[in-house]
Amino acid sequence: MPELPEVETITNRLRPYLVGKRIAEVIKLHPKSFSSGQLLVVGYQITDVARRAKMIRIQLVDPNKKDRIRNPANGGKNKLNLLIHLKMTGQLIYVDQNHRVGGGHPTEDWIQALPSNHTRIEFHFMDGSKLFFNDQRVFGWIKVMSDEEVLQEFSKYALDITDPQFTLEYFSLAIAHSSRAIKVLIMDNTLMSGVGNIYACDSLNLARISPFHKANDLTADQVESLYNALKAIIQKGIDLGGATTDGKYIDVHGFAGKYQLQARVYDKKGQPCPNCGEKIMKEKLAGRGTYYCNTCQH
DNA sequence: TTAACTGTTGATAC
DNA sequence: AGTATCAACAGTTA
Repeated sequence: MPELPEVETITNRLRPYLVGKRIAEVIKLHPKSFSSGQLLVVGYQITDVARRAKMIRIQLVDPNKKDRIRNPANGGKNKLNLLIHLKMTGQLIYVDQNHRVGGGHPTEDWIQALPSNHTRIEFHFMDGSKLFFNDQRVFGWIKVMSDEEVLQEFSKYALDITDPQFTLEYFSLAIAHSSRAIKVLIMDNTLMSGVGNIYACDSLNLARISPFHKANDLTADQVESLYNALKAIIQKGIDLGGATTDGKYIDVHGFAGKYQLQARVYDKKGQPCPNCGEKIMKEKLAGRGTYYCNTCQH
C-alpha cells in the first residue's frame, strides 16, 4: 500500500478537483469496501481533502441544511466525513465530466476502461465528474464518519513523521525503552505514523543503521541520524510523488510515482549499496521483506 | 505448487 | 508487561 508520501500525493492532487463538488450518487460494487452509510453523503458538498497517517479524510457539508434544518439520519449534524484507507492496493482515480483526465494523456485508454474489475466504489458528482476507488485485494475501506468519530479514529495513531511536533526529543523518547528491532519500531504507528516498508528500509540505509539493531542499544548519535534520515527520506518520497515498484500505487490520474527511480535499497537485492558499494541483502524481519547492507549498516 | 506483496489487527505463546 | 510469531483479510504474479 501507499505509505505517507503516496497518500500525501494522492491527497494533494485530489484536493483541487474535489473541493466544491457535490455528491450525486455512490455506487457500491463491493460490499466490503464501503460497509454502510453510503446513502448518507448523497447531496453533500466537499469542503476539504486532507491526509492523516495513511488515511484520507474528505470533509463534507450539507449545503441545504446549513445549521438550520436537522438531518435525523446523521444525528442532526450538517457535517460528515468520508474516511478512506487504501491499505495495500487501493487507488483513487479522478475523471472529469467527459471521463477524461486531459488531452493526450498516456493512461487515457486505461482511464476509459473504468470501472475495471477492481473498481469497488464509484462516486458520481453533480457536474458529471467521477471518483473511482479501485482495490484489487479489498483490504481498503471507505467509511462515513462524524467529526467526532474521525478524531477518535485519528487518536489511535501517533504523530505523523511530518508533524512539526515530531521532534528529535519525541522520537528519542518513543524508541528509548524498547528492545525490539529498530525497523519494527519506526513502522509502529502507535509510536509514529506514516513509515512503511519502503521508506523504513531506505531511511535505515541512509542512517547506516541495521534494521535488526535493538532500539535501546542505539547511541544518541545513531538516534539523531535516523531521525534526520526518516525526515529526509519521507520528504523525498513526497517530492517525487511516491514510489511505484509493482504498479499498484498510482496517482489520481493513473501516473506512477518517481521515488523508486532513486530508492536506496528497497527492491534492490544484489545491487550495490549507495553508501559502500557492497551487495544489498534481503531478509525477513517481523514477516516483512527487509532490504539492507550488511557491510555499512550496524 | 509455493511464496511474495508499499498495511493493520488480533490471537497466541513465551 | 513486553515481545515474537502467525494468521487473517484476498488476489495476483514470479
